[in-house]
Amino acid sequence: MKRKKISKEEILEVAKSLFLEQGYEATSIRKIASRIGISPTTIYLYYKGKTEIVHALHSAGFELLKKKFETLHLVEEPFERLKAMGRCYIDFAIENKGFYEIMFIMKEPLKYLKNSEKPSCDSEWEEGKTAFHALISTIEDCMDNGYFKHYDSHTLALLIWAHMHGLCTLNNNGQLELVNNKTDMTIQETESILKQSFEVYSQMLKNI
Amino acid sequence: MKRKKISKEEILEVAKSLFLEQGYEATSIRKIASRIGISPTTIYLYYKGKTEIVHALHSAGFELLKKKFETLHLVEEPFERLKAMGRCYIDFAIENKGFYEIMFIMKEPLKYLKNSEKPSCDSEWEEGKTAFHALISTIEDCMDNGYFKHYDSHTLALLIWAHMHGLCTLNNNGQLELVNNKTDMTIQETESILKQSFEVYSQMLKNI
DNA sequence: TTTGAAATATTAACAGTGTTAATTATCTTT
DNA sequence: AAAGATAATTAACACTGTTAATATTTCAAA
Repeated sequence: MKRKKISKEEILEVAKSLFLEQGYEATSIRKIASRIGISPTTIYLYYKGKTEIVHALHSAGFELLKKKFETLHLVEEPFERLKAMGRCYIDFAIENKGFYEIMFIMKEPLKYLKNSEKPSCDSEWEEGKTAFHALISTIEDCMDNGYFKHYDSHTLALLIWAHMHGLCTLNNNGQLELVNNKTDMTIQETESILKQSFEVYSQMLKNI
Repeated sequence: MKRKKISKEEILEVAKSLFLEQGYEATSIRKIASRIGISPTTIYLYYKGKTEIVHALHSAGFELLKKKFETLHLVEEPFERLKAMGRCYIDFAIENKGFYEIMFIMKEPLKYLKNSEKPSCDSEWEEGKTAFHALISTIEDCMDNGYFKHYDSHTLALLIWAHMHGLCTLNNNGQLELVNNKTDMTIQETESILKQSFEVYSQMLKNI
């Protein structure tokens, strides 16, 4: 018997909440289906498989980050804008741990890209590249104002991204907490260390 | 019928090769067992479960890194030693991608710690802390020689580790390759960018 | 040497997974 | 009403980690 009309969005919505609260492996097609009230195989009429669903979430996450980044143009001074961008990134990683993992840590979404895309022009990852080029152009704005003399903007973008990514993943994975001498640190305390570290890094960058 | 006498080490050896060549999720207890030539449930007589096996590999990985770090005392000048440490870390991450993932990215080994350790003194992660303190003391040696004035050694260690970790994970996950404008980059080219980035970072650190 | 407990491995089974093929039910158009 | 397209279903396959119950082997004591 036919239950109701289902849409891709409805499936993605449920998948999202399950993924974010229980993780990728713990979220099964059957769980998603039963929460919607449909048969498991119905999902395959809308998505080719689990990896396509997680890739859709990967894209949704980048949409979210993009929205967050759009407020940055309000900060006029380039170096201040770069710092604001860093804080944006950190906030995003803290507030959306699940999305961050899907976007930057999990291998499945990128694997999906490599396999699904037309095999001629090798996989694009447009979402990631767009975000990265936003960083590059901010850095180049800084250079126009006298910062980062004798550095290559692309290399610098790589360094800064790597730094932010490292901080965020160490925090989200719990290593930052474990490595600290103070026992029984609250999440807030750990996150404040993360943010402090970033401020120190900004100061470093200013004077290179 | 009884096949042969099995040891924990034998299981771990097979588990290691399977984990490293096929990944955590793709490696099943049954695959490990069949490669040894025993019944799947026999493994549970030696390890409590899959997470205990991956935790054992986690420890083996840290043992390996420790060995690599032990050669560092040959470098006398502190800042040069710090740089050598960085190169060591990068080399380890490149040459042992599987181990690196188990040690620093996967959540299971740390989850195992949190659950298994005596619940009074909250989980220790001795392996990671030891490596981190090696970094701290090298930084303090640098400080004694005039580097890093007005910085806190612990904070600096965090920053440097985060930076290295970020570079390595972005490389090992493929983002470094995807973000580059040059198409069809070889692994060697990507890794050389990684190492170059590190050299730039070292130069930055020298002058803060 | 026989007996019996300890050690070691095995089979059977449970509850779950992603995914495909074949089938049924409903809606739309002629 | 009949036919075709659409949308959902059930059944099944080949897996997964893990537990309980069972079998086999080893080895020391009687």
